[in-house]
Amino acid sequence: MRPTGLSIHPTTVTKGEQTRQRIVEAAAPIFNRLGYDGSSLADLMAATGLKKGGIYRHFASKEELAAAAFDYAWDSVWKVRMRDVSEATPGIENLKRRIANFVERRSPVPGGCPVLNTAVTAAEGNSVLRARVAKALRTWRESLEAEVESAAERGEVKTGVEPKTVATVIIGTLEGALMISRMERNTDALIGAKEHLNRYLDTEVSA
Amino acid sequence: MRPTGLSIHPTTVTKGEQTRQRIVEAAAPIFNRLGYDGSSLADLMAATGLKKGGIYRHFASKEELAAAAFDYAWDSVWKVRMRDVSEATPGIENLKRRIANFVERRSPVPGGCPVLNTAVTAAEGNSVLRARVAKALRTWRESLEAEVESAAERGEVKTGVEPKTVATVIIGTLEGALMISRMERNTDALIGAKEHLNRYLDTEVSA
Amino acid sequence: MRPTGLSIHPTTVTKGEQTRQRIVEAAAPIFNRLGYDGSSLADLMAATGLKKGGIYRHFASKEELAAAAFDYAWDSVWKVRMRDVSEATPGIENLKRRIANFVERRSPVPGGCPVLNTAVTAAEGNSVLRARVAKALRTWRESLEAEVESAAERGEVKTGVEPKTVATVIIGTLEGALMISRMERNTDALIGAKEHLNRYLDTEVSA
Amino acid sequence: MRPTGLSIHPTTVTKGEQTRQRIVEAAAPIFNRLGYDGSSLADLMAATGLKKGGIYRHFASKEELAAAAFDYAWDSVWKVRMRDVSEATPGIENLKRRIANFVERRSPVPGGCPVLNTAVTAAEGNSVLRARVAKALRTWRESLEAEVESAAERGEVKTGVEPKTVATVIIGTLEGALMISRMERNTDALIGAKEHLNRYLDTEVSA
DNA sequence: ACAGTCGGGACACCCCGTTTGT
DNA sequence: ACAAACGGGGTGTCCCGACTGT
Repeated sequence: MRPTGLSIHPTTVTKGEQTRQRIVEAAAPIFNRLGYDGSSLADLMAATGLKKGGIYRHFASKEELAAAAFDYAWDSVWKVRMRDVSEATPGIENLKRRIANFVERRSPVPGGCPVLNTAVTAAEGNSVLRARVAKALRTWRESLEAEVESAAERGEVKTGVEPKTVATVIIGTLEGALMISRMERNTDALIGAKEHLNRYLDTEVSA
Repeated sequence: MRPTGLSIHPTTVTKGEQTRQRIVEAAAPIFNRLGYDGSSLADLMAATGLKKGGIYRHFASKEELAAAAFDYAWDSVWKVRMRDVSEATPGIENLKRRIANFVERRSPVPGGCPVLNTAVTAAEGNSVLRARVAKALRTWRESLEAEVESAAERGEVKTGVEPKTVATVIIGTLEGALMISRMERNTDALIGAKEHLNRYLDTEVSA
Repeated sequence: MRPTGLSIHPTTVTKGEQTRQRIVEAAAPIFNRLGYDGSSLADLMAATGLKKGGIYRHFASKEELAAAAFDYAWDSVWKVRMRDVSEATPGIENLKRRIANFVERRSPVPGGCPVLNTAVTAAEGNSVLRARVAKALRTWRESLEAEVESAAERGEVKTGVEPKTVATVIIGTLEGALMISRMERNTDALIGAKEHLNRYLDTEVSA
Repeated sequence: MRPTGLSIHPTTVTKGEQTRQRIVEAAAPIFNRLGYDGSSLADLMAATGLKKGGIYRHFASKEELAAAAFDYAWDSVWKVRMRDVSEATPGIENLKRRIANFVERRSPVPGGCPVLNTAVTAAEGNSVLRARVAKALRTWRESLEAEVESAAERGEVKTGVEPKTVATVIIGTLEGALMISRMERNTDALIGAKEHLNRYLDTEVSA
């Protein structure tokens, strides 16, 4: 993961690192839309405006660039999905806010959810990318689990409800609906998923 | 669509058609595991035991073969998921049987659910495959809708429940859980999804 | 060369030979237009309506078919160029009639003069075709030489005029003009060549 | 058109341009001898010493390379045929010098005259090459026409003689004779053509 | 005898991801 | 940061022989 601007010496951000960042930002939509195999260096060259040499100066291989691009893409969607969430009332309402964000906000990286895309296209044969996706998925789930637990601590949650299950149901339902929506080219499935999860939280999770 | 054996002259199944079928069966796991872009003709040659000339005699292009392979893969998983279903009591129990089949039976085509895989890897840039997936998804959903409607006719279903929404929730939840299970390399998410959907059917759908 | 209908037993022309002839007639324009390398068996299949097996039954190789096709093409243009010639007055007038035929009659085999085409496209690397062309060219030249000699015997020709030179000048001028006409997509060069050769015969050859 | 070495900064001829030139020079004889269809990339690789990647860096396609190779080949034969021509006395003598050069000097590019070769092998189906040949032919003819006109201005030419016709007769006769010479593997036809054209110029063109 | 199906092995052109020199 | 070259792989097509059926 690249520095996120928290450095004490912001002037130490070299020109090279800026270029690297530019490459990553340009590459992310390519990989996200076309997949790892479907993205050629020519595509990347066109997107970045650099030649191969310019790209290979910053990344040792296509795979390394794809990994950085995934990290960037994931970071981007994460920020969008978490925006306004902390301001919501904690607990169940907070979870509903996250769900609404997922459903109502388009991916800032063209091509849809990078977790779904990369999980499928790089499930086999690309252990580097696979590990990144698995990590992102774990991060996401643990964040949801933590929210469930904090709700539980405030007595908002039925006894016997397992945070991990709730988190998994939410993620799975949202990602599955996303796949359907993309195939059907409308948002019916996503909206149905949101309403379903909200009722689920109200009737099965809430105390 | 290939002959389905209903011919009066079964001996008319030529050697060529047998070979074509062999190619399709061998190609399906390749495409399902590696994706369209990730599958090379060399992979296909190795899997089929034929040389390019032998393959291209039966398919005009890689894309045409991929389409036939998807049809075959979808047909295979469909059969597995529908096995024993008609024997289940109709209505809600029937839906539960389908869910259990999805969760408990491994895909007969290595690489997981071809709908999920193909929907993601061929979402962009391959309209032929895209159309096949969309059709398969529609078939699946309509089959579930019909079951919900038949349950409704027998009074098993709450008023106000929309069959299409139920169908979409089931498919989305299962496919999303499948993606998570694959990433986490365990079946927790799938089992969680099954239990979740069963409760959903009991509390939200059943009258 | 195939039988030309002079057989005593015309009924012995088998179906196979008819098919062979059909193939040759269909193949000749292909080879003449596209050249040997440029003509694929697929082109030949399309032109003949036969499959490869059907073609290879009659010809051991593409090269053998090309040779037969050239013979047929040459025979065709020869007939056209010699039509009405024997009826012309012998000698110089006869030569002029041949020249006019060359210039004014389109090749019965699409693609232009097979001698020029094959001489150039098969000059290297195809000794079989090369030999056929050389023979055709020799036949042509000797026929012209004979006409010059017969004119000389009647005292129509200047002393010191070599028949071979006259023949070569005629052929070369016509073929060269044909090449130019094809490039310029008009008949200027051919017509210029005819007038030039006529004057040449009048002033340089005629006694 | 490549730089001709007249630059003030000769060091600006990059390595890439040198390589490109090397490729063109090596490719020209291949295309000229074997024709466009008959020349494979393997042939070109062997001739240039480069691998496919090295060739395709400089040319987007085989056709583009063939076009450059034709231009180079034409340029080469043009230089040879025009050498010593400007030093000859202008007018009719100048034309005779050109004819002699054509007949007596072997093509600097193995395979014979690229105009004849390319005109025939690329007459159909390769509009790029076709256009180059047509242009070369036009250049050649116009150069001859200009010489005839300049002779006419000095009163060396009969009235009524059309420069275009003279040019076309010369080119056609030479190219046709070249074809015959190649088939007969001797220079008789070419020498006959030269003598014929010289007499033609003396008796039909000269005043 | 003849036509067609089938498969092979090689090769077509082109583009890939990568390394190197500058 | 690029220009240059590489070696190999991409898909697709070639011509042909052997087999199958009429």
